[in-house]
Parts: sequence; C-alpha cells; structure tokens
Amino acid sequence: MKVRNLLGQRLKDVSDESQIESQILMTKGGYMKLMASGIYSLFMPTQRIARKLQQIIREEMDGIDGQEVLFPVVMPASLWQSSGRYTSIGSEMARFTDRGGNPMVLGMTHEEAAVHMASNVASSYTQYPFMIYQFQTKFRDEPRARGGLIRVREFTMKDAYSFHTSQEDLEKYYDRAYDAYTRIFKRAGAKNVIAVKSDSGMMGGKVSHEFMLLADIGEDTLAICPECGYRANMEVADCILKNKPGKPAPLEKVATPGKKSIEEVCAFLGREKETTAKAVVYQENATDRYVIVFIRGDLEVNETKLRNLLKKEIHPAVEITPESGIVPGFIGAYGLKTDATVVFDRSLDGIEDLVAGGNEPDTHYTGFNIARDYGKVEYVDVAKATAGGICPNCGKPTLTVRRGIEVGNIFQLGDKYTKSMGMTYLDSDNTEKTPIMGCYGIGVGRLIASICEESHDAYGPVWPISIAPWQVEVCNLRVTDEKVRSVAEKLVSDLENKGVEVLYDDREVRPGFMFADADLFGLPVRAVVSQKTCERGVVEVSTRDKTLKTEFDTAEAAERISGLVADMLAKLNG
RNA sequence: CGAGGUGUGGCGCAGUCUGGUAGCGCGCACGGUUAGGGACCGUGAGGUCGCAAGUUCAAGUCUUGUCACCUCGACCA
Repeated sequence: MKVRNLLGQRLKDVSDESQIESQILMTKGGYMKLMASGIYSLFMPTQRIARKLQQIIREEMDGIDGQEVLFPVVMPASLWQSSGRYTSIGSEMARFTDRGGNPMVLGMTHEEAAVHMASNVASSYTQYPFMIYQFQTKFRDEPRARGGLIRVREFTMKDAYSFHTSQEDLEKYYDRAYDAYTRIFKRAGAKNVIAVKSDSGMMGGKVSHEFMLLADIGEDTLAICPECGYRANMEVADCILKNKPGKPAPLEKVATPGKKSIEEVCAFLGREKETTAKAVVYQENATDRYVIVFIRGDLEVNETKLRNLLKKEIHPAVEITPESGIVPGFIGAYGLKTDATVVFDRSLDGIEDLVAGGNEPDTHYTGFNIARDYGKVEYVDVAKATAGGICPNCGKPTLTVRRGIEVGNIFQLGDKYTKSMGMTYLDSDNTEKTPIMGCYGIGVGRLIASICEESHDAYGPVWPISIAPWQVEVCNLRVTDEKVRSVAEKLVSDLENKGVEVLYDDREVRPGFMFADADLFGLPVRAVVSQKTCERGVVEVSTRDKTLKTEFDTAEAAERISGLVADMLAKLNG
C-alpha cells in the first residue's frame, strides 16, 4: 500500500475537545472519522488492525472448540420479549417498527439470538457442550459516548455463548475461556490486562470476570491487593474493616444546631468520623419508597452492592417529604419512625460509642450502641472498599485502587435465558432438561483504542506487531532520484515477496513531514532509503519503540528486515 | 436526565461584548525554490457563519425557539 493513495488525513491540530490520548492520536492519524456522537467510520489502517485482532481472537475461540456463526443485527421484539429483556432494558436498546408494523430491535447483545439458534437443534445431551461465537455490530444507545473508540454507541464485538448440561461442565469451560482470553490479550500486545471479579448487571448469572486494561483514564475502579493478587471491580469488592470498639458510654441527646454533615458534626463534637453512623437515603425507582443506609461516617455506600442486596433498582433520594418521618441531616437509627427500608452496613458492627442522628432538627445522640440501644440487627456489606483497606482474601490492609478499561468479560449465566426462553434437551435418562450457559465478550474497537492508550508516545501510537496495520513502513526520502527510487521499490517488492506487509511512502514531501506521518502510522519497523543511504549502500532500519536503530546492507536488507519482523512476532507469541 | 461549554471553507481558530455585508493558520490545486524531524515564495479554488423565526435600512454579531456536538455528573454487557 502506498501512503499517497491511502485515504485518511493526518492532522497537525486536533480540537482540544478530545481529552484522551488514544482519541487524540487516532484522530490525528486519520484512523477514524466521527459521523455522529459515538458513531465512527474507520479508515483502512484501523480496519486492518481490527482484522488482525479478530484473527487472533478467532484462533483462540477455535482453540477452545468454538464454532463461528453470525446472528442478525435486527431482531424481532418478540424474541426479546421471550427472555423478558424487552421491558427490562431501557432506552439503551434501539427499537423501531418494520413496514408491517412489527416491533423490532437493534441487537445490543445476542444471548436471545444464541438461544434461538441452539433451541431444538441441540436437542440431545450427546451434542453438549458446545460454544458458538460471532463478530458482529452491536448498537447501544449510550446516554453519553466518550473517549473516541473507548465508549461508542455502535461497535464490533466478539461475543461467544457456551451451552452445558451441568454447572460443573460450565465451570470447566469457563476456565478454558479465561485462559483463552489471557492468551488473546497477550498475543494482541496488551501488556497491562488483568482479570477482576465483577458484577453481573443486566446479564444475570453469578460468577463473572472482567478483563481490565489498567489505565488512568479507565471508567472502572478496581480494588487490587498487591500482596495476594486479589482483584475485584470496586462494584463488588468486599469492604472489610477492623473497628475500634471504643468505650461504652451512656446514650445522650446533644444539641447540634445546624450541623448536618458528618464533617460539621465531627468538628462540633470533637469526634472521629470512624465513630459516627452516617445515614444515606435512597429511593426505589419503581415505588419511590425510601431506603436508609446506616454506614460508618468515613465510608461511602456502594450502590451496586445495595442494588444487588435489595434486588431492586434504586437512586439517591431526590426529595425527602416531611411525612416520611425522615429528618435530613439528623437521621439516626435510635428513635427513627419511618416505614422506609433500613439497612445497616457491617462497618458499624461492634462500635460501642457512636454519634448518630437524633431524628429531630439540630439534634444528635452520642454514646449510641446499636446492640444495647437498638437491638439485634442484620449487618450487610454495602460499603465501598477503600485504598489501604483490608484485603478480603489475605486480610492484610494492603488494598490499592486502580482504574481500568473493561476490554472483555466472561459470565457464568446459568439458566436465565435457556429457562425463560424454554430451551431444553433430552438427557440420557430420557427426561427434558434446561441447559445452562456461559457468555464471553470482547469489544474489538475498544481494545484497539485501549492498546493505543497504553502503547504510544508523544508522536503517535506504537502498535504491537501482531496487530499493526502493516509491519514495515518504507520511507523513500527522495522519490525524484531514480536510484533512490529503484532501491526503495526493490526493497518494497522483495519484502512483499517474503510475505512482509509494507506501507510505502514515496510522496514528494520533506523528510520531517514523512517521519511525522510515519510516527502516526505507528508501524513497528521503519526502513529509510535516501540519497545518503544509497551512497553508502545501506538501508536504515529502526523500530517504532526506539529499541533498535541500525543499518543493513542494501543487498540483504529485505532478508534482514523480514527476519526482524519474524523475531518480533515470535517474541509476542511467546 | 442535571450542570457547563461550543457550532464560522476539509481541519484548527479569530471576528459576536460595541450590527455595516467574512478573515487567519493548516490542508487542497498550479508554478518555482528546497531537502534527514511537520520548508519557503507566488498564484488559485473553496464558506447561504448549525437550522428556523423575529428585531432592523442592514444580522456571523441582537432576541426567541430548535438541532447537533463536547466536557463533568447520573447511567452503562
């Protein structure tokens, strides 16, 4: 491919609206063009990267006995009604009506389609287990797309669905998928990807992992223990604390005029946040019923955990009515008269002397002892884990908090879809049974952007050779010189004959201009042919990551470069 | 959905406060001089100033409405 014919303009400036490195560099480099919010067209280099990445994924999916299939993007609403998700998913799913008046949806994931495909055709236990996967466009009408290809509304995803006759078999397969994912990210050249325990969200199921590429711009927060390797999404990370019980004190009502926040109360009473019980009020989405969470004053409520505990959608309370019996700013368990749901976080367990709200304006209690003054309560874990917190696995106070981009996930779904959609098979004892499922996703475009995010310098991406759009760029610094041109062109054709993928730049531009563009292409190997190199009978060769800069004799340059490419590939593949 | 911001040639921006008929840089085309980290000179093409109403002799500029996009938050397989 010649740069002169390659569509996609390299830009000197890009709007400062772009905040994320991968977005800036990929926009600058002519990798993509925005069409609408979260909707991009991809130029050839990006498509080549995607193709290579897909091939790696394909090989690994085939390696765990996957069958590549293709589900439709457009599906009838009735299919989604059969699983119940037509109503449970909100406006994130695009819906429309076909000419016949039938409600239709655009696929945002394909569990229903997978069950539809497998139903009836996998009717005997002898056919299990099996896994089907596809690369397909998903459309999710995100409320807010952002970060270039990191979070878009339309994207290509590899999604896989496995079917099993027992939990044990699912778990066995889940481990294989886990290992395949680990290999995929390694082969793709993504260095900082880790698997974390995660929340299952709308997908259902119990056990799930997210594969996170560690990056400061990541949208997910992770709790990681460097001591024992415990890793979890903050959404599900257990919060474990050791409370100082303090000395029991008599329950005493104190005036705290105008002191509503924990900070104000602590300053006023000269107390530590760790000895206060904070109340956080939520409402159930469906009924607006109040939910009051009592939690240690220095901690935050983890809404995902609370949601999972209540098994209901909730939101922070917008308005607290006087009739509710709740006095905002002075809410406490003792003497609380309300029909709201009350939840005690286990961070309060064992503290003998608490400061708590008095349930009337400008009043708090000190010396509050839940066991003594309130009675026996069921403590639950709805607190956010914190940096320096206790690791749920090894018990050391070594939890660290990192940010990550979710580039893949795996779920043990169970029978959520097969059961609701009535899929069965006939077991060896001649009885009908419901198969159980796992599902496994990777966002292709997001992974590309994430790799760019972790592998770039100030001038452009540094693509790993396994996914680089081309392996070698040949820069012809003086196309008007017949000799330079013939050397460069022979090098290009020799390389191509050896199966090396070459991007050839023979534009009549100054070297600096050509190098700047080459940096934006980010190809692993660069070969420069100029008047100088031709005089000396060499070709100048360097790697994009700047680890190698050397010269090869012109006669053997193609051979040496293809060897270099092979070495780099081998290194990445282990 | 809440808060803030921006819409002016392909890209990045100025001009808007104070109304007078659109400009700069990059890119693009042609000619020339150049040549190892985004060269320079000359000539040229390209814009109903997001859209719609309104005020005015006159609107990129003022008013109202509307749409799109961006950032933060909410939300999110």
